[in-house]
Amino acid sequence: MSNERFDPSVADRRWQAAWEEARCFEADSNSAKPKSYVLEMFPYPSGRIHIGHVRNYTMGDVLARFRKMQGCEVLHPMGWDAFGMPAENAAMEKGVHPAGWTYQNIETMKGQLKQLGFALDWSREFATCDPEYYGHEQALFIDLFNAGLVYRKESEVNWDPVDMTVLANEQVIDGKGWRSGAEVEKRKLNQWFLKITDFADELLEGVQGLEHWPQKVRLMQENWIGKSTGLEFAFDLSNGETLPVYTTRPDTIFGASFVAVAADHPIAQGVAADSAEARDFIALCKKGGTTAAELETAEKLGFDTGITAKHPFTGEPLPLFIANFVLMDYGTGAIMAVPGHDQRDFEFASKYGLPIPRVVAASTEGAGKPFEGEAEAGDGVIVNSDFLSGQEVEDAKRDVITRAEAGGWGKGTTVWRLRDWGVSRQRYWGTPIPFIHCEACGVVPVPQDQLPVKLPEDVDFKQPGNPLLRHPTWKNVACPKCGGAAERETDTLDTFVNSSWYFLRFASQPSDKPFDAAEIAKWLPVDQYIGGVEHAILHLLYARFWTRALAHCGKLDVKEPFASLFTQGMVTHETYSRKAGAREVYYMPAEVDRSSDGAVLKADGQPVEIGKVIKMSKSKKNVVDPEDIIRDHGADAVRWFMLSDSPPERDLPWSEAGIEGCGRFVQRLWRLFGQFDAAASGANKELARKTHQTIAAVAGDIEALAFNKAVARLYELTSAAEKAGPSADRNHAIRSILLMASPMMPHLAEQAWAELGGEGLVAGAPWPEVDAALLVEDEVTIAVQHKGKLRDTLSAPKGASKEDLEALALASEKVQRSLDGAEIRKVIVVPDRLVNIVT
RNA sequence: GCGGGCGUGGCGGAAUGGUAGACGCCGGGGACUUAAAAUCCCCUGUCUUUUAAGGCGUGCGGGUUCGAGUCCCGCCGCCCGCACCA
Repeated sequence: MSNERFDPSVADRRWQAAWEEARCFEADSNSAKPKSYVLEMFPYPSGRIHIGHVRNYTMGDVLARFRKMQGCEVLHPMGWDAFGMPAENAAMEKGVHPAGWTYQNIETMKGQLKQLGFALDWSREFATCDPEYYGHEQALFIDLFNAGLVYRKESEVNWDPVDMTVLANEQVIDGKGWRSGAEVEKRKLNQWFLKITDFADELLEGVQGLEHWPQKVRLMQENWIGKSTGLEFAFDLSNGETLPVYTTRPDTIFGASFVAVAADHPIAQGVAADSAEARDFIALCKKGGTTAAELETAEKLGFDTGITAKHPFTGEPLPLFIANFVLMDYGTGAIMAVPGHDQRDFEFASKYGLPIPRVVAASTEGAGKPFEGEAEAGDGVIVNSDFLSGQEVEDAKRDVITRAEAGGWGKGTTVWRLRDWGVSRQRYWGTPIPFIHCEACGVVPVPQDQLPVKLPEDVDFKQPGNPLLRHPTWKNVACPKCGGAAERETDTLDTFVNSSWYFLRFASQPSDKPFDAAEIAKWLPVDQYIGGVEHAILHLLYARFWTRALAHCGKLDVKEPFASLFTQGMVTHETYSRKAGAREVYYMPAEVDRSSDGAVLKADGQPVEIGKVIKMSKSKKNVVDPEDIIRDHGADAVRWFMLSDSPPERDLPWSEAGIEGCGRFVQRLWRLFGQFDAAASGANKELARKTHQTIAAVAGDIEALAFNKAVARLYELTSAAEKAGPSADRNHAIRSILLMASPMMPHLAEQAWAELGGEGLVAGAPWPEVDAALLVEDEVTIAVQHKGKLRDTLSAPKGASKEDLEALALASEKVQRSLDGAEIRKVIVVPDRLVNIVT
């Protein structure tokens, strides 16, 4: 083996080419080996890879390579979430076509990913903007339509009158369009919806089975679905109308002291029709801010309508308010207010001097206990409530529901926070919704043989609005049913639809249909899904829904697509800035010289302020470009850094010193591999034991995605091997380190493997075997404690008896000194671990 | 407000209730070298102290235990998510 330094700039490219040549990462769906599907969330082709991608994909890559070494047939694919707004924005700003811009970005980013040496099956690559992919998506959408899971409904949207487009909620900032700055209007448009609410119960219950998902994500999904059960019933109003309300606390019905409706409730609108005061109040409600801070401090406000509602049991008239804290889009938009046992109602009643009756108490004796400044929402026993008094809360709920149902004035209901999924987007760069509007036949799906409905290419982005809508010919088609003149749907699908089934297409990609059920059964579910926590709700919920919906249509036999989910932390870096008047000017780490006592700008040698360590972002310029660091340190050092130190679920602070350390370790390993001595013989039992212990531990760490621990163990074994003299056991240690490091530093490993005369590629080599007999020590270190403190450590044969250990401990001079003749009351002996002497 | 997570050296972090600080980074000292780079060795929680030895130490206060970073109770602080969801 040569004495030269390992040169990544040569080796990286050489082995990347070798892997490609050998096609060793292409998955065989017909393999008899156990399967492993490792998937990282596919990227949006924004232009360049960022460091977050590097971390995400490195983790998946290590797992994929490790599984392959363990004998699995691994599916580890990559593709592009390629539809979306940035392409259209680029089209508007730079006059480039979204397709050209997108495919150009894909080419760049694919090249960058290849530079990192990821073990990806590029033969399965696709972009969601490929007509083939979105054509299959259109077919699936029609399947869902035929299954009754797609419908159209008039619904309110955020409309930007300047850009003539619909905005997502997060694109509306302070009531203005994020791009145009124009005041956003509420408009009613016909929109396409997917009936995700049909699956609300299934999706909620399914969460219980997702044992290998982070608890946090499971909770977020549960909260998002938001199931609640209660009673829906109607009040008779003094004006002759009836008012349906929903409550989760029917047990507290005798504690109701008023009724309230949302500002945009029909009742409120009716009142406003002949009351200027009511109109003013409603306007005031609508003006209220919606930010977290505003809501938290917002005062409860109400407007007494003068109408009263008749209590269903007592017949008492309850005043009806319009209240700013009642939401129109939850439940019925109206509530029965029980101030004693709901904090919001309590605040409202206190402000307007309404009665606050107690109907729940800790015990029946507490019926007269006053409230202490806040509502009591907890459990207890019902009081002051006629026939309910004395019952437990849960029993009383059932009792009231039963009576309401028997009396025909109400019924037990389940209410969900989850809404149907609006998938219409009035944009160009998305999957065209495959429907045709015919005056005679209504809404007609595009026939299978006419799919895909392709996007027209000759579009102009100079004018605002949806280019599909103003395209001169694209939308004009013959109705598939009657043949008459008809128009295409010009809305495109939400890009979340694209990412709701891409993992299926990766697993199976016949040309004549979206996927093959048998092939899906071979690969799904994804064994390990890795991505950012920012997709904890929407993407993951939609993907779960699509999988279930397709199963419902008989298209496949999987219910949960992702068996195990891992959400990795962000890559962070400190910021560098200077004040320029009122503004803060930021500098990139590459522009700054950082030493232990400060940082100066390279350009002028003057100091810059060092800010907090935060997520890398373009706006703060605290970014490093993956291509730069690969060029400077090599792919393996970059990969190693991504895995070292920080636990993968936590944030990883990028540091120049850290990456340099990784580069040094690459060279250190290279030198160690060079010391492999085929002629060496003889044993080194201690090193052999450490080697086998390390193999077992590192395998466990990678399984658990605890890469930082695996890295630490490899450092340790490396040090031990460096210190040892030549022996057969040392050769085995070196070879094992090479194999264990190969998923993490594949280029270095291949180069060394080749030089050491290894068979084939190390990428195809098996994980080293563990000799279980060598895992156990025959000599163990025993800690001796006295008064709870460590006094001495001594070595003893493994499995020594308690008596022997006790005798050994008492024989220690240090222990005797600590005991100082005190009377020994008790000796605790934990075999192979410690002796604790109590005096 | 509700829910979840986390507090360990200068820093990132290890530690089935059993030797706290593995491993890495930074820093200090030394070797090699004409010099540098590269590499190697040693030190590196804190206090008393020449050494030796010992005291104190895992956000704070209690508790359980022979023994607590780890378990329990009560605080404090930080981070994330959700939010007037009836």
